[in-house]
Amino acid sequence: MSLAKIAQSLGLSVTTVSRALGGFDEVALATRERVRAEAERIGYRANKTARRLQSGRSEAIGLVLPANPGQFDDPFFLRLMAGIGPRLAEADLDLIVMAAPPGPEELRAYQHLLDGRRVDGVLVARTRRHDERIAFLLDHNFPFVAHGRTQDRRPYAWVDTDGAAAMAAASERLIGLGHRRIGLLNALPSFNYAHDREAGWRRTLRAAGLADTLIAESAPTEADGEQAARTLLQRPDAPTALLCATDRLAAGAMRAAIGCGLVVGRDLSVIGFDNLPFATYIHPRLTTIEQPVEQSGAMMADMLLQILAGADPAGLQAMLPTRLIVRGSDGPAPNHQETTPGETHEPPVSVRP
Amino acid sequence: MSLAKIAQSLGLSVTTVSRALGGFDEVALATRERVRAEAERIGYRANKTARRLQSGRSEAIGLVLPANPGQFDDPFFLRLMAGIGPRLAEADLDLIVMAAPPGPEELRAYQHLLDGRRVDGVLVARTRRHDERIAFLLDHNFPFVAHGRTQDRRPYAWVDTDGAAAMAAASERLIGLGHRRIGLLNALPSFNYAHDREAGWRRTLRAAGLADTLIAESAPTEADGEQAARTLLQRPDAPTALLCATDRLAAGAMRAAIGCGLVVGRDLSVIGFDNLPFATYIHPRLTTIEQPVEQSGAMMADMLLQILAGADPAGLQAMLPTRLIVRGSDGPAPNHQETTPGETHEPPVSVRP
DNA sequence: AAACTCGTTCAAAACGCTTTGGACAAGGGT
DNA sequence: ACCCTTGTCCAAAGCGTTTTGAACGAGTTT
Repeated sequence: MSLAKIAQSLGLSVTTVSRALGGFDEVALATRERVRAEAERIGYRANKTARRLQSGRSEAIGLVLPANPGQFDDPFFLRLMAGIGPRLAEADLDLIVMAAPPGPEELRAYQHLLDGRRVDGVLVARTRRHDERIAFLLDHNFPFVAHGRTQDRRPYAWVDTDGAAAMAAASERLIGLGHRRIGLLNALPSFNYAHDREAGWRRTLRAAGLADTLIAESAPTEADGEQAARTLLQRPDAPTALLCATDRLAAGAMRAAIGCGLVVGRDLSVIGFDNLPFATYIHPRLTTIEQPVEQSGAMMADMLLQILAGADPAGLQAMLPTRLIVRGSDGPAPNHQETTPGETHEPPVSVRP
Repeated sequence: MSLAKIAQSLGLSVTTVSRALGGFDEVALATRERVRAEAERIGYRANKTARRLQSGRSEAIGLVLPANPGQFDDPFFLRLMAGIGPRLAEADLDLIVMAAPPGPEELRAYQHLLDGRRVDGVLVARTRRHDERIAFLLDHNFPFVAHGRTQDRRPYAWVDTDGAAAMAAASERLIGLGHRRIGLLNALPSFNYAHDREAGWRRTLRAAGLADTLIAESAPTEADGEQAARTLLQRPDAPTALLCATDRLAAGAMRAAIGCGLVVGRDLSVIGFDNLPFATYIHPRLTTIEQPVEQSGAMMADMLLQILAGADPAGLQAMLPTRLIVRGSDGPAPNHQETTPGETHEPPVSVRP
């Protein structure tokens, strides 16, 4: 309807109008201007679909949300999208979002996106150690960027946050605070991030000559975390500090501590991971590790853009640093005299100020 | 590449193949089967873009996330998408998501979606009382469904949760518990939901002959809520119960209560709205109102489908009920003898069990 | 004066599908 | 014998772009 309309009212050919709007200097400057003006006047917008058909690209990229009913409390994906969105918009690409529970249905969602060329590339988040999605995409040689690594040996583009380093730093902090029995409340190790975070914890404890046996794993929900934490706290060698792979697990741990008659921040130090908003709602405020999720999203989008422009995914990897946010849920080990100087804490807890 | 390929290898015309796959009975059953088999064999998938161009529809619908940096903690949109996704997938429509902060940029996002026919319709969430997005869409006569009502007189399709009824029920509960000074900690009334919830609170208090003057408004964050709640709690006629338009506000209120030396659930009853996951992490667990967000999303998608099929938006409105979830943050009014029987509460708070 | 270059424009093809308007043969009714 | 219907198939047009290959006149070179 549209290029043709401009062409007609200007007495030009469709070709010339198209090229003029494309800014090619093979069309005379005067004509180019004339076309631009007319396009402006009638509010012309190129029909995306037609352009897509002609160019053979769908000018869209896909993202599949693992929509586990009840796991929607995870702001991670929203933040990720907030990072992705602007970069894609800048490149005039659409973001197509699907929701599918992990499992066969999830893979079918990817299938669906590749079929019929709905998208030019996809973004994969929350990788698992053996990740069939990654394998599928690699097998089909389809452009993608993942958030997180996997065990697949083949190279691909990824962005990840350095969970191992973060956990190592947190462990070191606890060791510095005098803790000697430092437990890990981990998420299921099938998730790569859990595996990664465990590695940092274990590495640091071993280097310090401490036991790395105080570990429990559970689904990353508060209820499951509480139960898993309780098993640790009831052991004879119960930890004085608990590193948690997730803020939600930390919330469970804090509840378990209360159940065991412990005061969080005094009898038991708890450190979380994610810095979810609720970390500041609870009492004591949760000491936790923050990861740059929006930035990850933006980087993933940028990488995918590069890949679509021809870059080799094998060269695109980025490890993003985290930040430890000290609040009130950790402190010196019980019966430990020397406290590290210069650290300020909320007062020990569970009585109101 | 594809319809033609099947046509060629079967010695048929593209037309016939297209119609055969379309299931038209104008093509002989035997031929239809032959085509279907061959399509299956070579894994044929219709090119969506071509179909879109031909049909003039984009077979996609849009959703713009209000990506306020720092407001990503809101699981609302994720839940909404989880409800929307499957319905759209069933109808073979794509969901295109954009992120834009409220304001002019947001409107430009909608503009962007309409331009070049990127989508056939849009979904609007979190309406405001004067909502320029709604006005824009109505002005352009573009198919859409909103979550929430507005002040625009023109009829349109919406799904909403009955916040007024919910707040009325919560108010009645508090009145039944003996409370006489029931405050409202509201979100900014420019949001329609805030206005709606306030109405339910006010209506009920007036009907009971109670003062509806204990009201404070703030941005729906914990910090702002804490401050606003404090102004209420420091009044000479401080409330004994606080209805909050949002769980995040409730978290702020609970913190304010602690700051004022009050025990939540005993000295001050607090009721939230949303049933965010953290509502069970905090202590005491938050009594709150749950709304069916996934279901809202599903209904919105269904309505939009109907509109695209030709239905009149003016006839499509749905009000969804809420559910009051009683936990530990509310209780009988202080100095109130008769407690309502049969209700179980967590023990009053702030000391560990 | 013929041949060539350059700048500007355009007709036509292509992308892969759906739809329109027949074509053609076989069978049935008159 | 003729016309009409019915069943099956197809050529061609069209959706709105971009791209290819060429046309054409003016100026430049030989």
